[in-house]
Amino acid sequence: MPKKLTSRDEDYSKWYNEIVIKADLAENSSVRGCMVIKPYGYSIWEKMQFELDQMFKKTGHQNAYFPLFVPKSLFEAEEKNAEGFAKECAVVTHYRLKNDENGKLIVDPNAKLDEELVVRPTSEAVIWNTFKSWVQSYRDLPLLINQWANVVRWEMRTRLFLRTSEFLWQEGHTAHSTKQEAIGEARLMNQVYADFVENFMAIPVIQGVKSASERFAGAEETYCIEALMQDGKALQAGTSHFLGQNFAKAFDVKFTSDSGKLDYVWATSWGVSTRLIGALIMTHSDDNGLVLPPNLAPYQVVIIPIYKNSVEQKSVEKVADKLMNELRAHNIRVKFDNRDKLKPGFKFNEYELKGVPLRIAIGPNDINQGTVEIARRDNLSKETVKQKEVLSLIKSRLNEIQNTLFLKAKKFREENITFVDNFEDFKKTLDNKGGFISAHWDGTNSTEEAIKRETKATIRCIPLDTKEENGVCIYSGNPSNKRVLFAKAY
RNA sequence: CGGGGUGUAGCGUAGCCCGGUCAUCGCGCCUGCUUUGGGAGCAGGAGGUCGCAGGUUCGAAUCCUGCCACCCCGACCA
Repeated sequence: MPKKLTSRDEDYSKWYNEIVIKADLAENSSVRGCMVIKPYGYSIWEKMQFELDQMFKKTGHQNAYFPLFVPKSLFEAEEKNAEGFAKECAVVTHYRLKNDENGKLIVDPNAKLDEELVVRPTSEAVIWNTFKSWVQSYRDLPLLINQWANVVRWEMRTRLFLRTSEFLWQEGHTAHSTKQEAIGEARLMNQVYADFVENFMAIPVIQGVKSASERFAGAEETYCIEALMQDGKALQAGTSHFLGQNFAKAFDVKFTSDSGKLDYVWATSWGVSTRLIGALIMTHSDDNGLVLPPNLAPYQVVIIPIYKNSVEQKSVEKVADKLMNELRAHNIRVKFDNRDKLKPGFKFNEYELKGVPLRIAIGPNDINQGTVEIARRDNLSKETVKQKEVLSLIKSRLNEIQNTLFLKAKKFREENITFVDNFEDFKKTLDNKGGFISAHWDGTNSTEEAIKRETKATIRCIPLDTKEENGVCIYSGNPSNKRVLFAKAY
């Protein structure tokens, strides 16, 4: 294991990659643009899945599973959606290989599919094709479905967790009898995402709606949660879309209302992905490695024994075992690292790299004095405490760490929202400080495009809690009635 | 798809201009002894089609040609 991580100041993306790899979260796969999520990284995802799933179920959703392959004719049924994803689709064209005259495997030209199958970049098409047969009456609505799945998007440039060719996510797809109800659903799920990301991941987010050009292909409104990373770039952490009747019309999903009228259903879709793990890394990590919020950490506490000989080892292990069982009985996730032949110092560094929130060290001195040493990952502080007090102290320290991480990230975020009233300041802020820039925008596509072309900054969102105020667009000088958030983004 | 770069042990690398004990070094791995409260020390050991295929040459990791892969920048990216 290398001694030190690259500092963030040197090269942010290198620093990020090193944490992903050295903290044992994931690695690049030999398959183009894909990643291998290692057990430790996957356990974080499992925990996220578990918590999100609880939240989805509490809001009345059910899980289901739909096919990986989308026949091209289905895929293109909703034109805007198809057009939006067309440039990044993997397509299955054949169903068989054969040996050529040299004994090498080739694609059998006789095994060409009549209709190509698109590997889902998102599942609206297959799901709405199915919804058609599930919905006849208003009594079948609302239909609230979620799917945990993988999707494939053939991105030009990939990056571990943030933009891989294949990624894991959940996608919710719902159908409603009224427009109002569907909009309510889209907003509710955006709120669920915000709650999850803030409470479990300790990442503060801004809820907002996307500008027309940043909207999901086929949506009428896209809600989102936007987070700010430590290098001052924004990351879209989750989206929730109000789809209007676009998919219902494309897939002919109609229902009979309680008044006997036939109408198309109203739809939403929403998703978060393994990208959230990337957000976690870029929000909390420091130059010693990953920092995990206790609510997500696979191990919240690691116990490290210290001893010089087998006699000491035995007495230390006895105390450690007892402590581990006590903590586990209180649903604290504990690992006792009793690997021999590795020095304690090595283990200290290893678990810091992996972001374990609390470390307990027990050595001969502690045995004599009835104490243990507790070290926090977030601020690297240590304290020696009586063994009897460990349980209650661990509980409160875990809470403290969770809260501290959130408040620290929030403070950083607040300090990096800059209000700007002209284009010169806008450019200066982008170059010198980064972060979110709150500025007036005239609401036109052309202005948004021009700003993007000149500065690479995009409109991240129009925050939901934005107050109306009179102003002029920083670029065009035309009147504007509210500020929007700009940033360079991942 | 344009521009640039890189392929040498599990990982990271030196060597390439100037062809000839050049296959280097570090990490990791294995064995033994000593260590163990912040990334251990010493000794010994295993591990390589120098990306692939041709060519030039007495001789190629090194020069030439073609191919492949990966990385960075751009384009692209809900």
